[in-house]
Amino acid sequence: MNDVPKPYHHGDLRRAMLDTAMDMLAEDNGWQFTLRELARRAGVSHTASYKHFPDKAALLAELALIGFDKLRVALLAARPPAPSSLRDQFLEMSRAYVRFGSANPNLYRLMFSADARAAASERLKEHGAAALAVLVDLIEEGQRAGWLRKREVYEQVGAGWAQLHGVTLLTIDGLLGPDVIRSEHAAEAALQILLEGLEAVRELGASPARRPG
Amino acid sequence: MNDVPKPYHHGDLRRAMLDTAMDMLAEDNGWQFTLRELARRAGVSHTASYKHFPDKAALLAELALIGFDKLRVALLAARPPAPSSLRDQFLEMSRAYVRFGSANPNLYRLMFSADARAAASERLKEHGAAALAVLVDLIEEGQRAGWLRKREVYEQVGAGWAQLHGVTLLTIDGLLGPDVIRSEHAAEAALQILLEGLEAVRELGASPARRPG
DNA sequence: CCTCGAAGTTACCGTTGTCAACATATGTTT
DNA sequence: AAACATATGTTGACAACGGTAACTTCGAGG
Repeated sequence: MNDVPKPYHHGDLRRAMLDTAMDMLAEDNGWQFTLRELARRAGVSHTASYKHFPDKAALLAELALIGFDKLRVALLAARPPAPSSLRDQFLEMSRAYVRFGSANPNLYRLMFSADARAAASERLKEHGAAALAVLVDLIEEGQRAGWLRKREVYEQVGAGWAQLHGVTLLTIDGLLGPDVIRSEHAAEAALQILLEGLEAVRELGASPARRPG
Repeated sequence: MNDVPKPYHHGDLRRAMLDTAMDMLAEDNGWQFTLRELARRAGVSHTASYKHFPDKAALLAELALIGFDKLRVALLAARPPAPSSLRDQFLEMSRAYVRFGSANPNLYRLMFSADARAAASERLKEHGAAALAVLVDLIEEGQRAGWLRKREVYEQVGAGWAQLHGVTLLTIDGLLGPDVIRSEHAAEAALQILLEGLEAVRELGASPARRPG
């Protein structure tokens, strides 16, 4: 009946477990933490979680949903204030996207994992689409303003998302660093090159942009 | 002396286990198959694998290495015969990359997983770089021929790799289909848009293309 | 006050990855 | 040819895991 069930014994154990699990995601490798360790940290017995989640996959899926919500918030917060060009807004949002993934590598991987999808495919797509909507809006606005090439919007969204996703994951894996890709600013350059494929008119001067982080 | 040790009891059990494991990667979800099931299929006892791999992670890492080798072969095989433009070669290679990931989703994910990296980080980077070299060559040649913009080569390589990686993973996850990205040819469009960011001169197409300057 | 179901616990099950001890085959040395 | 050392494979065990079933506790509504 209640969408937000009141605490009985513990005091919203469900939330506590999600929070603790999110912490453990930040520590361990992958999402291979155990439900028993999670229960240990929450101070309950090792089967308490089954009163709130059918199984471990469901718990993981819930974390992934929260992850997409956090990503959406991070993207929205990254849009700079009014008097900035759409281009700057796009770049800031892109950097926020990559930063989110880099700061929460295990969470970001989990969000796109087969494990999470198996347990909540439909809801995951919804929350994912909600986060993506920020990018969609920006691209639609960019086309209207004549900044971006006229083209099927969702083709550009797909291209942009793929680039952000790729840059984020390669960065997480340390593959865009000077170790493999012999460039110091490979991530930033990739965003620039993406933009050059999206924009209606190219800027003069093909020199690589020098920007921190 | 021998890189390929002769069979004693079984007959190159190491190879047999790798092959069987590769098959199981194609079936199960992720790489959560069990060593015991693997041994069962290979017809040996459940601890036989420990004579050939220190632990499961090492076995997985070996699979990932093989995966990068296979990817390299697939990319090389995709370059069309002589009288084709560099652009076509690039597109064919890109499609082959995405096709490889789509055809072997679990293997592709494993190749970039934290699990595999934890067990063989250095060798993974080497084999990965070997596969990537196909892309590097093509881009260097493209710049020399004036087809691609003059720019730090590895910045373009990074941008290209990120796009291929992103498109591949989103395709695997079914997120580039008309379900989320409302376009039928999102993957192909993403490759086109990438090219438009890399090329020196834009082709005339469905949109008002303008030459720089 | 008393019942009822939600929240949490205890006991248990089958399975897993891994280790130690043992058995067997191979090819090298004497 | 006999003996040995070593690589290969097996048996048996262990703790830890995810999950189920039966039990206990506790707060809320009549």
